[in-house]
Amino acid sequence: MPRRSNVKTQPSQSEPTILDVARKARVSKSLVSMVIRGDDGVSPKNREAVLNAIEELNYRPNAIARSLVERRTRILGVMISDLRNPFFGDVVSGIQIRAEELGYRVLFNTGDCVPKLEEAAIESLLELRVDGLILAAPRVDDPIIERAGRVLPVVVLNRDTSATHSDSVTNDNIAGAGLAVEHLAGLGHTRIAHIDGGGGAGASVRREGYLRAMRRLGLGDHILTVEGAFTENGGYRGACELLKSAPLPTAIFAANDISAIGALRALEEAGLRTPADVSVVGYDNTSLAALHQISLTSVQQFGTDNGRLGVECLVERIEGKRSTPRHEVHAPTLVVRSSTGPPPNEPKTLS
Amino acid sequence: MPRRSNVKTQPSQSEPTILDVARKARVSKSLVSMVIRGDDGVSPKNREAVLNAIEELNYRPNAIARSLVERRTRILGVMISDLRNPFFGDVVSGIQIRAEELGYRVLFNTGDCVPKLEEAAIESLLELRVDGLILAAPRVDDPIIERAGRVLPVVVLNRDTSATHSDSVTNDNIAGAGLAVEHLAGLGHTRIAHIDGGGGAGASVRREGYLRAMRRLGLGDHILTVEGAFTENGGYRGACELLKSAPLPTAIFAANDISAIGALRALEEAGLRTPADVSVVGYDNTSLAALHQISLTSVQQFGTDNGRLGVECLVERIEGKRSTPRHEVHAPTLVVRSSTGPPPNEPKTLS
DNA sequence: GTGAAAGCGCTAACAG
DNA sequence: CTGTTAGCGCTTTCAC
Repeated sequence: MPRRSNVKTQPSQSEPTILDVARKARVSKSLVSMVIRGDDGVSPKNREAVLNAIEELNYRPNAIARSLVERRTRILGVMISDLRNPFFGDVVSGIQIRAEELGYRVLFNTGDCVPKLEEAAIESLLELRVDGLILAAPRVDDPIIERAGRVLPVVVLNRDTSATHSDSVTNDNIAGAGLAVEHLAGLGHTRIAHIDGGGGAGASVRREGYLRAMRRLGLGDHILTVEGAFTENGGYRGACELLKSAPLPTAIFAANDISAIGALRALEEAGLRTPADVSVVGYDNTSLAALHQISLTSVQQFGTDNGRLGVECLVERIEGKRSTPRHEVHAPTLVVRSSTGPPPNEPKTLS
Repeated sequence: MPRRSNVKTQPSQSEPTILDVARKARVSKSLVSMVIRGDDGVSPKNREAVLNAIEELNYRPNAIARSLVERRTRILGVMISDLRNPFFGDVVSGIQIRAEELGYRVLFNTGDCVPKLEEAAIESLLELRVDGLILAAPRVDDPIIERAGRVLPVVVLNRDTSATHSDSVTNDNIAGAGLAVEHLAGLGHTRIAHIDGGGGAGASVRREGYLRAMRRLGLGDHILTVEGAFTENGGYRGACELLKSAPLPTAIFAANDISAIGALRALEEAGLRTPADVSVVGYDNTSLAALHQISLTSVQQFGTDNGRLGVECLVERIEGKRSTPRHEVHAPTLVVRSSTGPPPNEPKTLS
């Protein structure tokens, strides 16, 4: 954000303050404050007078002033790496709902997956003195998280971090990748390839999970990974890369749902059928995967729960109920749909 | 939001203030303030001393305190009706980018399409004294918008409103619906049905656009509308309703993309092929419509541009460059994909 | 150039 | 129960 612009803005005609209310109700400032805060120990008569004055003046408490003196904002800052990925729609929804229940506002932000912008977004939240920070699959380096964690409660969602001082809510990506590979192997596949998530949060762990599962199942010789990204194009490019190998893999485990969808497109363009020729598994089980036309087998990640839990972790810390790190790791599950099936009888090779 | 909880929170160990910096740099408070604000007229020596002190103390300006005295926050409040609809992902992205360019922070909020919750979300933003408010397809009543507009600059996105005092950025829903109907009629369809968006923002206008276009094209006798919603289920239910009619419509214009996708599912479940038996058109041209597996003909709405423009309108008002209402209406376009084609030769009726 | 003083709107003591 | 008094951290006059 530009540090400062030189425009002069006219302060909107000043809104009524607590003092205006007090005068109108013919009571003291503090009495008004007490009414607003729901403090008991105000005579019903005065309370009513104040309430009326508030109504008439259309008075609205100034959260900024309150925050300054209370030295807290009741705002949870949330930096979301990718607002366009429907998975984060679930996460946001979970955050929003739980925060509201616990009496906090939520302030969202994004850096569009660009580390430098994400850093600026976080900084912006810190300057606002949010009470706590949720980082959803951030792409910033660990030291940034670490540093934030020394100033305020921080919880990292859906990404591993070495940062101490912060909590985290993740799913077991190793296990999730294992589920995907086992499912495919169980169907009879051996040439199972992986399109990874590039530099995305959790990408390397899912990749590692794939590698381990392949070795564990005795498929070490068939390991084949290509670079992708957590985007449709990433999956598309990754699949195109895979299509150059011979014989072709009979199954692809993509790093997330959108990239799996990109892979599906590449396969179709190459004249391959899914799942008859190539099976595909995604990750996140977003609403996209559930769409009938796509019907993608996917590893379920419970985004809403992640968001909800993240808020709970944060609020525990904010309200001083816990000061030791908490790291929730959830077990993913597999949702089987029609993008996976047994491998073809004869190995395919693109002409 | 619960008005107040009674937990006592320990103020995090207090962060350094401008005064700490001043002491460390052996200068006055105001000098530090000048440096931070980039005010010129500070000797290079002092400036350096201050910068060093800031660095060493890890000082971060307190935006809350600044806002209180400046009587503005440099925050744009954004209430998004539906964070899960990918269309709003585009809108949010446009808002975020443009706001950042213009030196504003963005604070997102949602009320999950529930009018009462949306109202609370807006109120929350107002208490925070955001400098301006963007309402993306809000479902609150006009008076709420009107009232907000009297206190601060407000711009309404993707919805008509009778509220004065506020700006708006919409697309021409009448024309958009017209494009959809004309496209279908051009393909030879006459029995073109409409699944509306229920109470969603813009739903009634699109419905009206459908009605007008049908009459204009001499298809008044074939008008057929059912109630839907801006959700997949809404479209699904609407289509199920349509499937009860005989003869079946040969084309469906759904109120938005997600509902069109729901309609596609209903058709498929009924054993009907798209577009051979029934053509389908959506609205918004979201990333979903572009997915190869879905390939939905859709009316393009340019969400990113809407967001960008909304921010520009707002900032113009905030910075006092304009005080007359501005209402941008964009012309939609039609993106033809493979969900539409000529009608079947023989009218279909479900057995 | 620089520093002292006032005050943004509110809460939180504390004395009446 | 009520009113007075201090600030919260910062910007902004206005003297020096």
